[in-house]
Amino acid sequence: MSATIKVLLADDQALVRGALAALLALEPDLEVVAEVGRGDEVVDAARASAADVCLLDIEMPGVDGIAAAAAVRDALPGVRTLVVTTFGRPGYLRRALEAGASGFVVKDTPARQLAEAVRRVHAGLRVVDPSLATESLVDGANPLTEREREVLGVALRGGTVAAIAGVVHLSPGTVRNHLSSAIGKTGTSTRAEAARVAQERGWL
Amino acid sequence: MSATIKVLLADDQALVRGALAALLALEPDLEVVAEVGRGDEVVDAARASAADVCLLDIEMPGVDGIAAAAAVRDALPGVRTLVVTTFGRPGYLRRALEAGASGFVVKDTPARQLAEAVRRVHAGLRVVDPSLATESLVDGANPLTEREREVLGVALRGGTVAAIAGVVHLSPGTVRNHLSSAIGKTGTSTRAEAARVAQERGWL
DNA sequence: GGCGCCCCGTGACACCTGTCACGCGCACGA
DNA sequence: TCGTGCGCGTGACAGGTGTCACGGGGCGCC
Repeated sequence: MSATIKVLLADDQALVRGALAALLALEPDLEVVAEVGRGDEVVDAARASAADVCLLDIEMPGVDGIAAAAAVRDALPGVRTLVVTTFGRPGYLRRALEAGASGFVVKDTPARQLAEAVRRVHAGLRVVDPSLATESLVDGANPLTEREREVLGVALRGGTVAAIAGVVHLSPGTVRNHLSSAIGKTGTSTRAEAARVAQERGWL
Repeated sequence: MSATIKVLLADDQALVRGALAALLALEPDLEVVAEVGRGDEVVDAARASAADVCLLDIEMPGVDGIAAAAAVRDALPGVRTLVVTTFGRPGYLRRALEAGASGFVVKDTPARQLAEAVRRVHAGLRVVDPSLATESLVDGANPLTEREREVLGVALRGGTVAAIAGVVHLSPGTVRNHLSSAIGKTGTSTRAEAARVAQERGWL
C-alpha cells in the first residue's frame, strides 16, 4: 500500500490527457503512472503500472470508456474506475454505473474537484455529479429494445433501410418496424430525429 | 513589453480549461491571465487582462471559437489567436484562418507542443497542424452554396421537408432541390447522410 | 448585349418511408 | 397450461422523398 494514489489516464485527445496529467501532478498525494489513448489498452496498462484509480473518458476510438470500465471490473477487481465525459447524458451515467464505475464526473466540473473525486473513489466512495443524479432518476431506464438500439445505431450514420438491413442482417421490413417503434418511443417523426434524440439521451 | 507571454484560455469545459492552465503553468515564460467559458466573453476578458495570445476552443456555447477569433481580430488587432479544437475538419482550419487566427492545433497533438505553438504564434508565426495542412489543400473550398448550407444545417436536426421549409422561409419544392443538390455534391444518397458528411468536412 | 451561375418556384414521376395489421416462434412468469 | 412480451417476417397503403425538367429573376463578367 503506497502513500500516493496511482492514477491511470485514458483519453483519446493527447492534449487533454497531458493537461489532466499536469493538473493532477499539482496534488502531492496523486501520481499519474500511466496514460493511454485507447480503451482497449486500459486493462494492460493498469495492470503493468499497478494503478489504483483509472480515469476514463467515454469518447474513445475502439473500446469506449464504459466498456473499459467493465473490463477493468472483470480483470482487476481491486482497481476503481472514474468516468469523465464531455456530455452529461443521463443514460451514460446509468450505463457507467452498471459497468462497475465508482464515479461519474462531467468535464464541466471545476478543475479542483477532480482530485477530490479521485480521492473519494480511491477511498471506496461513489462520486456522482449531483446535477446528473437527479436527472437520471427522472429519466428512468432505456425504453428501447436491444434490436431497436442496434438498428437505430446504424441509422445514425444515415443510409437507406436496405443498407441498414444489410448491416444488421435483418429483413428490410423488420428494420422498418424497429425504426417505427423507436420513432414512437422517442416522440419523433423521422428516423434521423429518433437517432439523434436517442443518442442525446444516452440510449444507444 | 513583458517578459512572459500572457495567455487567455477559452473552453466551455471547466475541467479541460483548468487542466490546460495547469499544463501551461509548467512553462516559466507563459502565464495564464484569464479563463472564460464562452466565446462572447473573449474580447472583454482579453482587453481587461492585456492578453498576448488567446487559446480558443471551437466548440463553445453561443459564439464559437472561430467567431471569437474574428471578434478579437477586429477589436484587438495586436492580440494573436490560436484555435484548439477536437475535430480536425479541414473546413474548420480554412474558416479559422479566414477569421484571422494565427494558429490551428488539434487536441490530438502532444501536450508539449502546445506551449511551443503559443510561443510561435506570439512571435508572429503561423502554426498549422501539419496533418491538416495537406488535407486542407486536397480538400479545397466549400462547394456548397449559402442556401444549401442553410437548408442542410436545418436538416441536420431531422424533421421533414415541410418543417425545414418553414424554418428557412422557402417553398418545400425549393428545399428539396437544395437538398438534392447537396446530396449530389456530398456523394451521398440521403439528406441525413449529406448533412453528416458536410458537417464532418466543416462545410456547415 | 449575351453568357453563365445562383436563387426561387412549379409540376410530375419513381421510389422510399413510416404505419398498420397480421402471422409465427420463443422465452418467461402466473 | 395459458397469457404476455419480444424478435422476426410479410403484405399493403398513404404520404414523404429524391430526381428531373422547366420556368423566371438577379448578378457578375467577357
